[in-house]
Amino acid sequence: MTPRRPTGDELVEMLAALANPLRLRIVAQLAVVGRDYVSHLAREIGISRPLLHMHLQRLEAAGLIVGSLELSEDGKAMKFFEVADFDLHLSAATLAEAVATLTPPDSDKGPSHKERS
Amino acid sequence: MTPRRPTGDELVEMLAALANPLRLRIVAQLAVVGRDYVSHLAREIGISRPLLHMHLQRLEAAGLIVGSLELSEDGKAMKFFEVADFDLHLSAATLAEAVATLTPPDSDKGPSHKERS
DNA sequence: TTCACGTGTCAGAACTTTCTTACACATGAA
DNA sequence: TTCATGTGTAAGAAAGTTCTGACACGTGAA
Repeated sequence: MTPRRPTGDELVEMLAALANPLRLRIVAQLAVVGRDYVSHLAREIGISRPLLHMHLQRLEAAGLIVGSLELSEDGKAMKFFEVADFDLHLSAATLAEAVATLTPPDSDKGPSHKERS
Repeated sequence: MTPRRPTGDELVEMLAALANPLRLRIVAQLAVVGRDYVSHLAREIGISRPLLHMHLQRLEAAGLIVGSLELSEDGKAMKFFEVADFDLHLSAATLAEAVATLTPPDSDKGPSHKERS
C-alpha cells in the first residue's frame, strides 16, 4: 500500500531532498539496481564517500530511502540502502492542501513557552 | 491540457522552487484566490514586498506561476500573478526517467568512463 | 604488521539562499 | 508639493548547503 500523505512540513523536506541533481541520481540509481551499499554506490555515481553519506542522510531523513546495516560473509559491516515506497502528486490543489498542515510562520513575538532563560 | 513532462533540469528547478514553506504558501494562496498583485499578496501573506518579489521570480522561472503587468483604472502599473497549470507525479520510477535527461555532472576533464560493477 | 576493504565523523572553504533596509521610478488625488 | 498607492532593484548580513580532505574505527587476508 502507498504511504499516507505527508504533512506540509514533511512535504517540504521531501521536496528539498529531491531538489538536487546528485540526490536525484542517487534515488534513480537505487530505483534501478534495487539496493546497494555506500562505498559501492559512491564509486558507481562517481562522488566521494563522505559526500554520498551526507546525501543519503538527507534522503533517509526525508523518508525517501531506507538503510540497513548488515554484516557481509567476511564480517564487514555494510550499510545497504533502497528506495522507500513513495508516490507524490504535486498540483496547485494538492499543494494548497499541504499548506494547511504547515508549521505557522515564525512568530516568536507572541506569548509562547519559555524561550530563553 | 496538461503541460509536457519537464526535463531533469527543469524538474530540479521546480522542486527547488517548491521546497520552501513561504513559496508553498504563495502558490497555495494564488491557487485559492485565483490571481493577485504583488503588493496585495505581500500584505496578505505577511512578508515584505522585496522578499515576495524574489520568491515570485523563483516560482515564475520554474514555470509554476505566470505574471502579467497590467494597468489599473487609475493608471497604476500592477503585476498580477496566477498559478500555472502543472501536475507533477513523483515516484522512484518517474524520477529515474527524469534523471536520464539531466545535464551530465561537471566533467570539464576526461570523457565519460565505462563503469563496472 | 600492513594492506584492502568496509563503516562513520569532523573542520573549514566555497557557494547559494533568504531576508532586511534603502533606494529609484511611476501614477492620481488632496 | 506632498501623500498614498503601485512598480522594480541593489547592497549586505545571516544562515544554510555542498564539497574536500583528513581522521578514527572495524574486519579478514597476506
